[in-house]
Amino acid sequence: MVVKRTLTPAAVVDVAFGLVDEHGPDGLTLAAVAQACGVATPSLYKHVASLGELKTLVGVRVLEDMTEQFTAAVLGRAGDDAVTALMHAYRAYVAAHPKRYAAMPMDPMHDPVQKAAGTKLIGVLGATLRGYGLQGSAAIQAIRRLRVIVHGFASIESAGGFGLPEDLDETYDQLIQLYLASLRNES
Amino acid sequence: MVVKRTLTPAAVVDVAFGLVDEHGPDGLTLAAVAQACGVATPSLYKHVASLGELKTLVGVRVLEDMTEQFTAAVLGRAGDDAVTALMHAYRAYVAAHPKRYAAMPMDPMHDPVQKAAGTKLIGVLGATLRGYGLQGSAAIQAIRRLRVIVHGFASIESAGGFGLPEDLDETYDQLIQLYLASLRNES
DNA sequence: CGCGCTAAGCTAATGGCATTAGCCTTAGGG
DNA sequence: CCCTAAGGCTAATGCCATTAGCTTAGCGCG
Repeated sequence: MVVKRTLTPAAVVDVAFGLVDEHGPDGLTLAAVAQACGVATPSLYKHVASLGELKTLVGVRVLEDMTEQFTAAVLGRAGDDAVTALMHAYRAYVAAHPKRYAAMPMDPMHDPVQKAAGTKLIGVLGATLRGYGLQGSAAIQAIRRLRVIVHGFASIESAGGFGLPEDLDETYDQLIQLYLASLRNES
Repeated sequence: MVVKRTLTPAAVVDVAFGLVDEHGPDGLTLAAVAQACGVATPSLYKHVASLGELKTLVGVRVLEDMTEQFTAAVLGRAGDDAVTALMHAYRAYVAAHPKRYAAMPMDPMHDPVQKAAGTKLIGVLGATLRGYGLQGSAAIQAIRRLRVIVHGFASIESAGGFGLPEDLDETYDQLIQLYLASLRNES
């Protein structure tokens, strides 16, 4: 019987990432991962400490993926143009991968494994605001306001939380304008 | 042996509501509810169809509770004063009951059981904006923007998603001002 | 006053899950 | 060529939801 020695921690996370995309964070089960890997469930413990750790690692993967997408969306832009592009990219990402977004850790800074990825993602937001010359506390506040708006809208939209689907583009545009106005008042 | 005939569906939901407060939505288990009720697990099926249904009912309870709190916070106020009070009440509620808030259904309109409670909660938001004379679509947009900001901030804060705890009051004040400004522009 | 029906409890059993323990085999380095 | 450890396996445990089927107590009706 030919034994495949190809399974690695990274490959396991890959499979888990795909399963989360299909079935959401709660659909991520070691049994399903094992089946997709063609392996018995307990064998996974040779590569991953627990289901919890696997979820943490999938969270890192999500953060990295978002960072990559948003970096690409903002590259070569500045000022209101960059902020607008970032906000649209965020919404589009969540709309395209709602289950994946649900697996994004909300508090990456409190987990040593996720901290670096979280810092990078926040860094993209900060870099997008570079042109506004915000210093210290003002910069932190601006990033926070951006996160609130962008995550608030995307999480409600992706959960189907807006009763009427129409005019959602208009709502989001208003939020973008509202945020841009707050940047103007502060700089 | 004295048999208690006191268990009702409402009582089961009461107990479940309490458990969610303590251990969060994922800590809500029929086994735990049964133990807290002093009853064997399968007995719960005489009052509740499934764990899923129980979660739905707990969600309704959360919506009703929020409606009550926010109504009280806004009563006797109008205009910017009312909006400010509502936004502070929302943040305070989530801070006081983070686990409970995590059990709030994000899409109550899609569930016939939760629809009425969801409509009432949205109604409180709408009534708070009454003084601004918004009609039709403009009113809907204003309610949506309010939800986005208030839910975005509260969900990130309650998850411990803001790295630095300090200055959060300042961030929230800025968001309130930003929202009030958007109401001024539209009326 | 008693008879029976039903509501509400019970135990037993099933199947899915994560996790642990302990075994076996094989690949690869000395 | 051996031997060690990595990476697979099966078996077993315990928790969970859910279903089936039994039992009993209280209530309504004759």
